[in-house]
Amino acid sequence: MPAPLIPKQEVVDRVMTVFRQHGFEGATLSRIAAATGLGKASLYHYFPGGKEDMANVLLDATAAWMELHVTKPLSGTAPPRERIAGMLKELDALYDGGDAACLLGTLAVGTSRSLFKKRLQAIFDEWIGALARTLMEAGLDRRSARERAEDTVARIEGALILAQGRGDTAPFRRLIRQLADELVPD
Amino acid sequence: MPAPLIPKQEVVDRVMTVFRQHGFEGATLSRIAAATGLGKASLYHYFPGGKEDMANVLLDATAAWMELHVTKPLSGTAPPRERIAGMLKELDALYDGGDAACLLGTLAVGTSRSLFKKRLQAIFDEWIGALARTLMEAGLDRRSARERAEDTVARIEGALILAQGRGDTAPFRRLIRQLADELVPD
DNA sequence: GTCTATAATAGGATAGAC
DNA sequence: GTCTATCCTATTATAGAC
Repeated sequence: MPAPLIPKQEVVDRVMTVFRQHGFEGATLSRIAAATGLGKASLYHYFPGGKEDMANVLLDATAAWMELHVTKPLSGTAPPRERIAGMLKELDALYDGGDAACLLGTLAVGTSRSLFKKRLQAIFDEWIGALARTLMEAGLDRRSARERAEDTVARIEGALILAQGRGDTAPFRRLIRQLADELVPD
Repeated sequence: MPAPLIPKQEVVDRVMTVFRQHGFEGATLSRIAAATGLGKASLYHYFPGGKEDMANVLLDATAAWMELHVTKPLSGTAPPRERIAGMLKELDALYDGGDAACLLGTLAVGTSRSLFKKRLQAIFDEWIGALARTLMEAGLDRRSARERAEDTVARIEGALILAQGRGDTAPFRRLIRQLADELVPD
């Protein structure tokens, strides 16, 4: 059996980049083929179900990323403030300081939303839930923790939208800094 | 000359709904024709430049809406807190309590971003600028006012993304309430 | 595992009648 | 101002050779 030109993980990574930049509808097979160096037909070897299959694999990867870089650090034994700082550092890297869009945000907007509603909901809820649990450990009551977690995720997603729409990542970077200081009450 | 089936403003409104729900790429001529009750060819009577023309008309409408419902109320003589409450009430109506997406947000995501970058930037900046000026009148220094205005717009956009992605408008509605109370320092 | 070739469809847009 | 008919292109997807 011939060796793949690039490893499967690399294919997934490049497809991820195209989807985050262009959204579901804008991620055409032509663009994806160009980004991966594969022919259009070869993409069906990796993703037999076509574009919908691709998006689901990317959502798998995102769910796994969240588990590894958000849920796990937030479930540690360090002080809540440090755990949250860890999460923020990972998010800053994922979003490249605000330059890179969020897959969840791009899929939540437009027609693709209805295709992936359940999965988007599940991943957002895991993110919010993990954050809320940590905030409760830091002393917030259940409702405040939940609300603050929801608000935090919204602020991050909004700062990314603003970065895309205005070409200015400063609000995102400032947010990451502020959250490290202010998310956990003294 | 035959009378139009529906007034031009009504056509624009319905096209707006399609773009906000489906995004630029998802707003196909078929969908737009169905939503307006016009044939595809008839749409070129209203928008000779096709889809890009449509999006620009919608951005015109959005800029005008901002001028009327954000900049103008924020430039009034009432106490800053009341002016901001006025803006928030209008935004709550525009976004239908969180159920309706933001045109700016949908255009800022995906491939359409590059087509409309300048205009998105201009409208976001007008919104942020008007809010920052009011916050300065309320006593904030220039930089704090600016940062708080940017953060506020980001929170609103993010809450809308979250509403779309999770099917839960509670964070958006809570945000509107909170901002009325907390945006202007006592 | 990757390719060329090709289908089948949908999308954006135009011409010209009424 | 709206329509039918049509065109061109891009897009997704499949078949089958290597």
